[in-house]
Amino acid sequence: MADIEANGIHVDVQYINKAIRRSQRRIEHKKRALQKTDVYRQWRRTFGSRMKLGAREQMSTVLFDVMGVPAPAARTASGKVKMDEAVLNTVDHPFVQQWLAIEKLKKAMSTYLKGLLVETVDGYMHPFFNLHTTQTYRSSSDSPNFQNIPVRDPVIGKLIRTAIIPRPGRCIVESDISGAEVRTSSNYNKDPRLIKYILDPSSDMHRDMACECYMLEQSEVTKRTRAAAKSYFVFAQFYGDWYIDCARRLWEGIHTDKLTTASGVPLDVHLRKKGITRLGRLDPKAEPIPGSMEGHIRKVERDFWHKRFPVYHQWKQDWYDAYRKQGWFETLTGFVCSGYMKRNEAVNYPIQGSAFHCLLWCLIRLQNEMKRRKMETLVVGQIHDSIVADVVPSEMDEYTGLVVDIVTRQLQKHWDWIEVPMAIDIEASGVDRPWVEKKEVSVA
DNA sequence: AAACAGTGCGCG
DNA sequence: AAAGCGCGCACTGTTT
Repeated sequence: MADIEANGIHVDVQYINKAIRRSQRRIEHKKRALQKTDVYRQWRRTFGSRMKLGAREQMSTVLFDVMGVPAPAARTASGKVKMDEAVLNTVDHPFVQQWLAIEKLKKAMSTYLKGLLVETVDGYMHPFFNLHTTQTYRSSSDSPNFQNIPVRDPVIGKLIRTAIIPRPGRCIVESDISGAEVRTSSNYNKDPRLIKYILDPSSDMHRDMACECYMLEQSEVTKRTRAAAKSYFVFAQFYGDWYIDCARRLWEGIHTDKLTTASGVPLDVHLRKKGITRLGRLDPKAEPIPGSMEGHIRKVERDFWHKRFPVYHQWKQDWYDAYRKQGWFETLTGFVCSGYMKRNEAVNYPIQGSAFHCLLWCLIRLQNEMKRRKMETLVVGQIHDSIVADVVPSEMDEYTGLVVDIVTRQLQKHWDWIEVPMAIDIEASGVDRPWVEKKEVSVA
């Protein structure tokens, strides 16, 4: 980690400065449109010079108390109206959507464009990669945090990742351990059904759960629907979520993610034909209403743990019971977690920690080997299950070959508890091209 | 002015 | 009985 920190990563300072000016203009432009609205005038009247456009509490007062817009039910820990993006998307008022768009840009501007710039000296920034800060024995990163640079939103991702570039004449190469935590979990729980899903390339757990959750034939599952099932159901369940929240997110996802069947039928229309006509009351104490998503997902959840992954289910119980008896546990990579933990924490920490330790072992091995071979390629960052490097083009094949060998073969030889090996996915930018342009490269 | 709590949001 | 896990950073509003 110290070597990586010393190497540092190249930043296109000229681009950032331009992007800051451009984004500033865009924010001002959007603000001027807001200033013409009733809500804005009312806000100014209520708070006068104390008015701050970023103050969600003020906006809550203006919208729900002063103007009488119906308030959503969700509350924060301290009892105020919850004002995050998910809740505000349920507020039926044009002002709110314009305001959210401004906040999104402001986030990109302050945390990322300006945040990266202040940490950059002579064109390079040197993020810290800490190994001593987390509950789980993962790493963390700060000043700047290199582990949360935008990527999911394509527009914001491009705005920020265009600023991150290779050293002159090089490429940025990102090597990602695919399904690191699922594979690691299978080395704890040894569920044969889960292992089959991982090892059999013709099977697809997320597609199968999309079929269950949205009552679809395999051929009707689109990429988006698969992605929704993956994040709103499969991963949520693996980390300990429950049917009430899964049902809500799967249901809302139909609209926010514009989910349809492969033949173009909106999934709410499709579900209605299958007899699911509403979300349900989402009351865990009451029996779900017949024909509700809530009742349907409760059944899918039961089936998921009792029929599909019973061994994983049993492991969770046994692991938690053992922790409660002892007050601590040791991970497969030899780290001890102790102190008070909730059930979900106790079963998630070992997986998260050991998955990272697989990456860490590979990273150390990689850097030692590159030094031994006197290679010029430099590792410049790490994001929990991926390695970012500044690769000299003449060393590209050697570098990717080395990474593949270490991750898919050497790692398994080193730790005898690895029954399910790791797999890898490598993406690279062109020479002198920014991180945002990374594309899949095929490796042997 | 500095410190702190609360909230929200970016990533894996 | 409980009800996704882990982080760091910016901003607001209040207290020291």
